[in-house]
Amino acid sequence: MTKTMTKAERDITLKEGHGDLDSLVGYNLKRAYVVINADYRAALGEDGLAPREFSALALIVQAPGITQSTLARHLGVERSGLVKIVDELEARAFVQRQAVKGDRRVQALIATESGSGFYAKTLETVKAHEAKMLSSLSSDEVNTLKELLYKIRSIEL
Amino acid sequence: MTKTMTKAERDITLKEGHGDLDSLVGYNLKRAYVVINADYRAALGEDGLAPREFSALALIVQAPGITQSTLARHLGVERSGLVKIVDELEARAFVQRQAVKGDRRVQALIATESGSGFYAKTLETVKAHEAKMLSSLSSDEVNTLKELLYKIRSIEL
DNA sequence: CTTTAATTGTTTACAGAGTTAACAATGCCA
DNA sequence: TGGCATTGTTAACTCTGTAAACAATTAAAG
Repeated sequence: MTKTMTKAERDITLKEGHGDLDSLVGYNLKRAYVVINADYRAALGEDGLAPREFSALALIVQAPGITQSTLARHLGVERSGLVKIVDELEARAFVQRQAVKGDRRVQALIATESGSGFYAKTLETVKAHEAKMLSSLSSDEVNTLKELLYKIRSIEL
Repeated sequence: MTKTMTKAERDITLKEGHGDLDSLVGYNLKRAYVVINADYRAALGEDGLAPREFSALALIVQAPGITQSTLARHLGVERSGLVKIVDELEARAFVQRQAVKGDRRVQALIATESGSGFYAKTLETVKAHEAKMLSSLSSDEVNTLKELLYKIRSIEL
């Protein structure tokens, strides 16, 4: 009686959107992040900054003279992990480590001209690609999404 | 005129919530994911399944007999990357690889009794912790969030 | 049928991201 | 002065995931 199954019979199609996983915020977050992240990288191409370097550059541009420690804290990474990020930014001449008189331990980070320029250009590119990618959502929905994500980000600081 | 700065003067406090990065969906997504993910791991403790293994187990439980290839496709990972995930699940006796008659290439994945049990228990734990963690959001907000994230997940399949 | 192409699971090598632990240099403070 | 904390750094390591190659097998094309 048990006939051999065809591939279509065996290869189950999961009904999307109604599984257990879809009810978990964490799973949805991760999957959505992967999609947006892939678009980010496609948007910036070969010589674009990785998300981590871009985020670091953003904060340096907006807070010139920021310290690596405080930068790490704001980005939510360890001090040690920030070293190669800044190394990369410095290698591409986007930022400089500057000695600070009064505390010889710290090195203030400042963006160069080309660093600021590259940042501004990249920011516009990313914004444009996000807008395009999220064109199936209304602008209200996008704003709501950002607000809700920001609330979650702010949990237990 | 240029006096030595104090630490407080030098150590810029970025105004949270109004920087360029906060306007990017991708950045908010990543940061929110890190928060939720940290809670997930804290909730499950030492002998809990990692998110990847848990997701895989979920789909196997809900689609018994699913193939590794289709499972990988649904999870959004490569076939090769799925091997050690299934290895781990098999090592813990949560799933079995079963020969399929009619196609000797594939091995159907089925959850064991203890696998199903562990899954159900873990799912409840994760749900409970997510609910607690997101208690600062209304249930409407949580539902909206899941819907919006699901929309993003579904882009360009 | 026979040859060609595609699929499946797998291994290996690798890259990226990030952590912890240790360390030297420096600054703070009691 | 002596002890403690901070800063940037390096090194070793883990974790997650990808890409490339491969043997076995199935499907498709001629």
